[in-house]
Amino acid sequence: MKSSIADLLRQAIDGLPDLDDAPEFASLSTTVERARDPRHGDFASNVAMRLAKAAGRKPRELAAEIIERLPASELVAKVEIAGPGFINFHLGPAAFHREVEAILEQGADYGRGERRDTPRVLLEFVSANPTGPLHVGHGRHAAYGATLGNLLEAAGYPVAREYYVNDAGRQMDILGVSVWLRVLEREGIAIPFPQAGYRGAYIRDIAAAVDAAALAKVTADDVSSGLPADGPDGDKEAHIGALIDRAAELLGEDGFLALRQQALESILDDIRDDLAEFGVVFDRWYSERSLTDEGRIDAALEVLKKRRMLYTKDGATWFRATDFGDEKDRVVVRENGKRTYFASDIAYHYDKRQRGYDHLLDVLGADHHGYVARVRAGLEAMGYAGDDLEVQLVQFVTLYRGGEKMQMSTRSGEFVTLRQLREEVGNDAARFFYVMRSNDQHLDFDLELAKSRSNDNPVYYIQYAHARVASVFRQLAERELEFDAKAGIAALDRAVEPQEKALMSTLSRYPEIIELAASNRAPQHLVHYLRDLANEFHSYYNAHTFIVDDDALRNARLALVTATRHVIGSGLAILGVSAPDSM
RNA sequence: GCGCCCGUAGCUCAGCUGGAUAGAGCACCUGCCUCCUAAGCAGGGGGUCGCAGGUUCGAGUCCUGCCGGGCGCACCA
Repeated sequence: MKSSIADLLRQAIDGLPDLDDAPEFASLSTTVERARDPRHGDFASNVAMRLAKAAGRKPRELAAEIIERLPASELVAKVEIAGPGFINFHLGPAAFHREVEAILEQGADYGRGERRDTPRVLLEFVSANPTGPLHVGHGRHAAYGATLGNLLEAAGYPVAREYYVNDAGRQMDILGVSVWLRVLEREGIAIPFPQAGYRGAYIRDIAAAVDAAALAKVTADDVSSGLPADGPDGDKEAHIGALIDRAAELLGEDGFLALRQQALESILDDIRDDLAEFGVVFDRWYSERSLTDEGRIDAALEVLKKRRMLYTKDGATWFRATDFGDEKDRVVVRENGKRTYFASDIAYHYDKRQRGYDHLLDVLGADHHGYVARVRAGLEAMGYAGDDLEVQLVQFVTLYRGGEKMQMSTRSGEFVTLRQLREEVGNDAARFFYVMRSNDQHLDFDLELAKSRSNDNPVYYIQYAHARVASVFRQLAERELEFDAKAGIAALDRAVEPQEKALMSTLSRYPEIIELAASNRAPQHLVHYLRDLANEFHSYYNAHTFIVDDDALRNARLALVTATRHVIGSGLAILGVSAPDSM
């Protein structure tokens, strides 16, 4: 609808003689927007004001000329100049009737953007370290990323979703040691648990599933003799480091590897199930360790080396990140010969591009923002555009219970898991609340509010609108009447009530909202839109009866109601929230 | 110290890439079920858009500088 108006404007402006050099308005849709005030019509354009200077004309004069050149359209009832030079479009009823018809025809597809082949988007999100269950912070990443993926797809982009599994490095060793010690503990071999170990209850669960016989042929003394003191008095990092070495020694490299692998798989299974239950599904789980195994890190470093982007200093290999705007150069190979995490990340992002994805969209925690510049630098150094990488940062979540802030501490194991949250408030409320706020805003998540089955809760408000529609149709069937969509569309000119006009106008905004929310990476636009739509539906519901005796009027109203159901259902699906038929 | 994000109604937040008189929800008042689900509707009060400059026909939105809050500044991942 909006693009039709923009098309009309473009035709009018293309013919203007003294405006040949205004290429920045190639995309005129940016100058057309919904009028905020109904008195200003349905759409307004500021294009005359924006072009006035380049044309050396007065805005209102230019506007008048543009209006004169506007091709006739059956959509537009009236065009007028207003204020400093706005061009206001008043659409005729037929324009909205046509949209309602389109919704009924297209159903769930209404509002989707035209499918395109590029850019191919690789959306990476969650990617939580597989060292424990997901907590409420990861939940926000999951909900945001999944919704973003749905939005991008709805807008027409090809999207692949990926979870980067940090299954390499020291944290896996620490995980292995933590499980090992819990296994020994079960076997009656008590060793003080290291400060730097993972002490959550889930470690004990994993330990319980381990075949202990082979691991238990050691004494407490074998394990802990001669270790450097643990924190807080000693060095907890040195302590756990020595424990890791001890584990490899006593279990053998293979034995320790198997233990780590079992722990990793157990945790990954849990994460996978958790996310699947939350409606969050990935196309691929990409193993960090596979980068090493398949030589991709070496390959990436080789590319950098060939491009003279590496140098050696203090025994380490450095990447010239400052050449690409980073604040300092970064180590990729440590003095001890081990590659840094950053080296993996360069290789990973390089691989993403190599696999043919043009646009790399990473959803990261706000605490990772310092990381963006160097990964982008890495891509540029390998010959790709820095803009190929886009990072959306997600701010932290604070849990409240009825206004009371809940303390969370990973160290003590007293964090609320995503699973607990989902069980308490339900998947729908969780998905909804997570994306209700802008991702770069801190989120206060109130458990009581999310759970409340009252009118305080915006999830139910929207779902209720959907359920009400279904209920209307149950009533219709009970009265042995049928909805005739064709007759309804034909009779839409009977829908002249203020609530009907408002509803039609809002329904027709849906495609614009999809586009807006997708391009701004801002699911909250969709949330607010659905709330508005539900609001208008509820108002309509209260003001007028749908199932009336007059066949034409009844079918017209039911056409509107059906269109509302389609759009709410489609919008909720994008949010990953169910659209119930009864509540 | 440097970098990123945030500051809008009593509270929690939107604000469509610079538009016309700044909007929701909650909370607080007043009404509405003989009628398709009252998890609903109708109406009301409530604002120095952190502060100060600047750009512009026009600034909550862009620029600069302050103030306040969060996060980050590893040869950890």
